[in-house]
Amino acid sequence: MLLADVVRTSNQVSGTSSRLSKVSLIADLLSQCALQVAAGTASADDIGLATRYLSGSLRQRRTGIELASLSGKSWLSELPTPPEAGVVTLSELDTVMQHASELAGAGSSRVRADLFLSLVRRLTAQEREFVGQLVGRLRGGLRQGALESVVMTAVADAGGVALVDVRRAVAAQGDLPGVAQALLVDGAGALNLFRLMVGRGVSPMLASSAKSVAEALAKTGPAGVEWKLDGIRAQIHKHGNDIHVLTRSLDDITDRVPEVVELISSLPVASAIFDGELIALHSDGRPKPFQETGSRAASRVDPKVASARTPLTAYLFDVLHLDGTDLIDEPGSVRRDVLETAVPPAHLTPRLRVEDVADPAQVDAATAFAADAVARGHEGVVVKADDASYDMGRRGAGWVKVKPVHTLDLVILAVERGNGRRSGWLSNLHLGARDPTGRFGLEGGFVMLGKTFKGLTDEMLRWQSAELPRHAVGPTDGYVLALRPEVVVEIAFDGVQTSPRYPGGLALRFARVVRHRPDKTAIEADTIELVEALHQY
DNA sequence: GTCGGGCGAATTC
DNA sequence: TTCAGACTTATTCGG
DNA sequence: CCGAATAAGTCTGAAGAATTCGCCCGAC
Repeated sequence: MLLADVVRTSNQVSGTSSRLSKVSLIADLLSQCALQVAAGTASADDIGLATRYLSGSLRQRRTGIELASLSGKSWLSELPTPPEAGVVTLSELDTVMQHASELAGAGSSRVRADLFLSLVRRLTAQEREFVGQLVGRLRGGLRQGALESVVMTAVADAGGVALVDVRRAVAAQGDLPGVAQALLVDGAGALNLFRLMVGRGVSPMLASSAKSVAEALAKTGPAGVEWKLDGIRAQIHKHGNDIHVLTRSLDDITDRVPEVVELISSLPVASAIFDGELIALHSDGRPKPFQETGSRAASRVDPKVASARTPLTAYLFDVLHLDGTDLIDEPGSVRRDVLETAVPPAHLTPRLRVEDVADPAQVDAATAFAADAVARGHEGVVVKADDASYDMGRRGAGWVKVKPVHTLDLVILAVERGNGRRSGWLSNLHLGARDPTGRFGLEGGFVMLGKTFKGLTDEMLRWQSAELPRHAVGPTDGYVLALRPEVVVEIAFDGVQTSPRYPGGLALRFARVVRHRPDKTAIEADTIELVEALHQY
């Protein structure tokens, strides 16, 4: 299969806004590819490669090709298009990409660039643009409007099977190109081979969100209400003594968390897949700031030293497989029962059962349970429906998270111009709290606490794009527009964290705009002292 | 030739 | 991680 | 019973803070 065919389809996909059309374009290409494979004019690998290179979410990892040094001279358009252009095959492209990946960090950039250029010289202008974006150093990656779910739908169509079957296969083994290839070469039966396997990462189930416990329970029906811990999601596989700890994106961090491995190896089970959360706790059981937990998960050096200094506690909340039995299709209540037979209570997330959501007393109890979790320093709760199966990789209605929200009135210190859909509008706001005593600068000044662009409707974007320039001060650098501290916004956020970047030593977590407050003046904005009071240790 | 700073990428939330 | 908006799919309603 | 209106669910693309690590480059 030629690269040109993939590029053409990619461009057609970019040119259409209808999801349905995108799907059929991609499905057509894949079907065509399958026919070529059957006829022997293409290799089976081409199906996987086509799927991979069509998926807009694909990010070429560390290609080691220094496009930055080449792109300054608009090299893409300057290269002549050779007469034999348009005949490069997908596997040729993939070979060069892989080669470049392997060389990343091991050879001079000159050699790597030459390798890449020798391929690029044989491409048409369109192919060059595609490949340039693919490598990702030019203008923020490949934007073709066909993310994985679109490609997945196309794969299902081309293979003549239901989308859920493809999704299930991909979720079980996390590899859409591999599934596509098996389906289109070997037929629908091949999907059965992509099953849950201990040791192979599974896309974790995600939670939707609700404003209150009552609202969450209304969605779930009878449920378990569990503490939501502010740690790192962990999927833990045990096969005898072979233990693997995976993150949310299925990155293997086993070597970084020896204490977790030790805990799991002590459990009296032969094989299992658990889902849970890892978190650093103070000796009194209160959680440490997320930064400490996060740094444990990110740090690769001296795991022994790190685990001694900041041990992580594992709290398990689900089990997908236990001793030969797959449990993903079992209802949540059954999985929880199984989990409790395998894991001691100290390593289970605290939980309250709600049998009858129509009973106000039970709803009140659940609300109080959530308030208690927050009082103990945790994030909130996740309400899990008794009858919810483990929907791999999906953000289903079966799990609903509830977190308390704080709000502050802050002052807009500056605003940034928007990009993409928001180009032409003023979007990202720099937020400051009032500093009446001048501890962080001049008296009556303001302390920056972070930025946000979230929560703005188109109407709000219009309003602030018209209003904010009236408060502009001094020259701009073209991107950030500095403002006199006059406009107040109401900001919602999840919490306050320590910051090495901002002058007050504090930053807001997940700040979003609730509404503009033209009725308020800057002197009525909240103070840095109030923010400090919200900072929990 | 080695050390450290700067910066970007990738990852968590 | 959050959020809004565009879109798709499922359900209900009216003639 | 069918099509239209409505509700619910999904996907995309805006970008946040903090962290660690790898790579490049300049100073010594």
